[in-house]
Formats: sequence, C-alpha cells, structure tokens
Amino acid sequence: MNQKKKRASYVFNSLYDQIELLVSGEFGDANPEVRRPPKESGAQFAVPCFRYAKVKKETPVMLAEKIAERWNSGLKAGGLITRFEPAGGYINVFADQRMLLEEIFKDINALGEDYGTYRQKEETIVVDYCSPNIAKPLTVGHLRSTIIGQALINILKARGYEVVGINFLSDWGTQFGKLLYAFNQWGDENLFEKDPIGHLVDLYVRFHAELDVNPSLEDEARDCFKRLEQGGEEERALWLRFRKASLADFEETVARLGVCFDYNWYESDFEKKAHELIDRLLDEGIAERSQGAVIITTSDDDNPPLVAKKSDGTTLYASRDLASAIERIEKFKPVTKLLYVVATEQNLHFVNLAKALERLGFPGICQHIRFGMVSLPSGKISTREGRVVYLDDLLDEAERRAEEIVKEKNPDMPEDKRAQVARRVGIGAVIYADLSQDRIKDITFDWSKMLAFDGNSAPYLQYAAVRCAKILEKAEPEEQNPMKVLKEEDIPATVDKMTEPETIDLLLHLGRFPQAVSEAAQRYAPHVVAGYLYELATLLSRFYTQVPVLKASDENTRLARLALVHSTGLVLRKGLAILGIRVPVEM
RNA sequence: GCGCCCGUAGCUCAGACGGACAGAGCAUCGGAUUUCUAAUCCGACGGCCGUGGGUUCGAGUCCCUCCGGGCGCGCCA
Repeated sequence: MNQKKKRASYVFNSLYDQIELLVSGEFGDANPEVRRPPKESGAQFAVPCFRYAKVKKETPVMLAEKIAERWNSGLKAGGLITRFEPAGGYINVFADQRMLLEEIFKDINALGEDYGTYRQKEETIVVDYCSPNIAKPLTVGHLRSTIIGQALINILKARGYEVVGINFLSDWGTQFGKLLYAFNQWGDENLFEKDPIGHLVDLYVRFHAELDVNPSLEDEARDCFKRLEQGGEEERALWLRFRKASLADFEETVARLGVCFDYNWYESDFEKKAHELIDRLLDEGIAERSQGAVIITTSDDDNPPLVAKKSDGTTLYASRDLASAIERIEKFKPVTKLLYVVATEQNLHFVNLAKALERLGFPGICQHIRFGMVSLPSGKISTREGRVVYLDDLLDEAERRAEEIVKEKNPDMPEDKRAQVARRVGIGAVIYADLSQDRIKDITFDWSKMLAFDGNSAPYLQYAAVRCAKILEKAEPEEQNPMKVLKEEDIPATVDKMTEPETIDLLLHLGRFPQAVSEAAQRYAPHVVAGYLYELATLLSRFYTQVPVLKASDENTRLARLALVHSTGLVLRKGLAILGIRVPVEM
C-alpha cells in the first residue's frame, strides 16, 4: 500500500551518504565536503582533499593519489562505487553507471507520483503567507508572499514535514477607523453591493485626499476606531461586513493561483490574548514599562525594542503578532519552525519577534523568510496615490497575452480548450517568473518580464511536459503506462537499451530530483526546484530532437524510451506542481 | 546618524555552506524542419564578478574601506 516503504533511500542520496561516511572515517571530519564535479570528468561526486592535505602536511595532489589508491583497494566487486580517481587534489568518485541508471528507474518505478518526496517526519512547520490588510484588493505586492509561501509549503511537505499554512489577515488598527468614518460620510450601499472592495478603496483614497485639507479627520477616525474597540455595535457590524467582503475577494483571487489557505486567522482575535500575554510578561519581568508604554527589550545596543502596548493602554500589531505566534506553537505542536513569508522591509519587526520568542523560551523558532520588494517603474507601490497594479489585473493580462500566443501557435484549437491552456500558461508564467529567481532580489515590475513565454520560463517547462504526454498518447494502448508494463526484473534489459548520451544524461538528471527537493527545503529556496526543472526540460528537449521514441529501431528500445519519457513527464509535472504551476493537456 | 539587504555579459538572472577553466535566458548574428508539436534544437558574439585592501594553498563566495541602489529605525500594520 505505502510504496514509499519499499525503498530505503534514493540512489543518489545513498551514494552521497556512502562517500560521506568514507571521508569522515578517513579524516575524522564530521561534516565532510562532497561536491558535484565538472560534467566533463564523468564522475558522479568529488571529494576535495585540500583542507586535509594541510592538516596532514602533504600536497593535495599526493594525498588524493594516496587516498584514492587505498580506497580503490578496499572496494568490493558489485558495489555502486566502481573506482576513485585522483584529479589535481580531488578524488573523483565513479559509480557503476548501469547500476545507477537501474536504481534510478527502480526508484521512479516504485514511487510513481510520490517520486522525489520523503517519508513523514514528526515535526510541524507553520507558514505565515499572503497576510494582507482587509479592505484593499491584493496587489502585485502580495503576489510574492503568496506564491513563495505556497511553494515553500509544497516543498516542505514533499520533504516530509507536517505543514500548516496560515493567512493572517490584518483587520485591526487605527486605519480601520478611517474606513468606518469614510463609509459613514460618503459610503454608498449600491456601490458597495456591486463592488465592495473597489468602493472601499475609493473611500480610502478620498479620505486621504480630504485629510489634506481637513486634518481634524484624523481625530474623527481615531474616535471611530475607539468605538469599534469598545464594542460599538454599529461600528462592529460594518467592520464585519468589510472583512467578509474582503476575504471573499482574496480567496477568489488566490484561487486563480491555485492557492487555498489551511487557516484564515484574524489579527483582531489576538487583541485579548495580547493583553493577557503582556500582563504575564510584566509579571515575569520579560516586559517592562517605559515612557508610559510597555516594551520588551530585544537588543543590547540601542536597537528599538518591541513595543507591546501603547501609552494609552492599547495593543499593537507587534504584540498581537507575538500572541498569535504563541497560539501557533500551542495549537500545532510539536512546532519546530514558524516561518513568516514577508517582504524584507519588515526585517526589524521579525528580528524583534524572534528575540521576544527567544526570551519566552523558544529560541530559533521564528524565521523571517524575507523577499525583495516589488516596485513599479514609477516608484513604490501606493494604493493611496493610485500607483498600483492589482493582482487580478496582472493575472487577466497574463491570460490575455497567453491566449494570443496560443491562437498564433495553434490556430485550430477550439476556443474552450484554448481558454484553459491560456489560463495555465499565463498564470504559470507569472508564478515562474518570480520563483525562478532568488527571493531576496528586489523586482521592478515589468509586464514583459513577468510574462515571458520563451527561454527560461514556465511555458518552456510546460511545453516539455506536454511533449512527453503527447508521445505517450500516440503509443499503443498497452504501452501508455510503460512503468506498469515494466516489471522490476525487466529494468536491467531496459537500461541496456539506453546508450545515447542524451538518453543517459536525461535519466541521470531524473535521479537528482529528490536532492533538489531536499536542498530547496533546507534553504527555503523554491528557485532550486525551478533551476532543476529548467535543466530537466533542456535535457528533454535535447533528447527529443536527437532520439526517436515511437520510431525506435526495435521494440525493447521503444519501450525503454517510452519509460524514460513517461518518467520525465512525471517529474516535470510533479516539480511544477510543487511550484504551484499546472501543465495544460496540450499547447 | 545607526541597522539590514542588493551590486556577476548590453538587459534579466544562476553560481548556498570558500575549491577544478564564472553558467543560463533575453537581445544580436549564423545554422537545423520529408522525422513523436519549431512555444524546439545546434553554433557564434559577449564578463578587471561595483572599488580598494585583507584572510587563505585557493575568494564571485569570508572580513574591512569606499562607491552606487533599495529598505528600515518605540507607541503604523
């Protein structure tokens, strides 16, 4: 039933472990360096000897030669490792290619759709992502948190963690007083009914415009929020309507990205808990009074502390976030990490949050997964100043441009099918444009960059996957799932038929998928998966142009290649799914 | 002023934990289609890795200086 149990470890992982064990045994190095050698070497892994040479007072070249010779003499016949070869201070490790290829095939064959995933760990990671303010639509600014967060969730799940995704909505604070005031002044029920969020944005913009000529509106807004805080029924009813409409709007938009939150949590629900927490921390001496406010010191030097309570006695975002962190730890235990996928501009907040949690007895649990800012060519995004690109508009444009291209490339495709293809290609392009680069980089929003359809882009990967599917579709019915036809004992004969370099390179790369997943999880870096998939698609394209599948010279070769194509399609689809990108049936 | 981040080819980016000649895409130029979808493939062009020092057998990668850009800096979220 659970096929994962059948195999202990992926072949590249066990090869790596074998080498690591050998090196640590030889040099007593607890964390030995095992790396990927240059392609031309033909080796699978390499061990640099330089640092050991220094300790042993030998030249690296001599040491590598000596160790390689010793290791070679200790090799048993029939093992995965066939020889060690000294090369300028490195020891290159060669594996039995046949055996390696067979093992990769066996791994894929045994796990199918689960290939690349790992067994369940007893650890939970909580991921905070998207987390917008209510009463404003999602902009391209929220795009990054949402898709990076979702990709990380998928990656960590694949790596075996229990993962909980939380959308933490900001629905509390003085800004909502502004909105309450504005709605009472200028609100229009009909307009709100028709387009709730659009109307709220208009009111928000109008409030700030009026504020310029009438500064006393600030006080009006504060009063409105005070009444909300004190449980004023009218205010509360209106605020709940804003919130409900906002959530509906958000969920509709993120659904287009294939995102669905495990939980929607509201900041306002932590107002009371924050008060209780602060009282406790005051008792314990972790929090202290300062200039009328309550603070938690988070640094030895003069970095600002975490302000937990204002001098008027009310809580702030920081303390509500802290209370929510405690709640996450208790509700989902055993929690090993709280990840916050939030832009780098909030760095200070998370430094403080992490330090506060450390003082509360949770060192290292809070990790800010920060990413660079998105700005527009005209400057920083600002809803108030109308300098904004809404996420829905971006996705609409993505689909529109994709549809144009489908029409051009594939004019005979019926319209309903074309729309589906355009959706997947357009949205995929947007997601991939972001996830294919390191999160930390700032992005200046650019339509043509976001919506690249060739080169290193989602459509390139999708196209590769579609080609795989199409070949299989044209095969005989009994060949369509070659892995089903293929018994474990047939695998050696199948691998026998894989002789071209394009074929071997492709299969070898398939074997590295589990490592890509693992590295991406360890580094919280979706772009590692993206980079892996791009290379895979490149290898597939090369194979595709060089090696005929359906017209292979003999039946066994044909079946072997079909199995390879099937496996490649599987991994492409799986990897893209991890990034949150779907593959269309045709393109 | 203090703190955090970024700076690699004309443009957009990979090169995590120091290691074998710095790799892609786009753009430009040239080639490939009687063959499973050319949204493809092959080739060419293109780099004092911002600057100057330091550590090291070895630095795009680590430390310091400076330059350029972004962000933040007690009672906003």
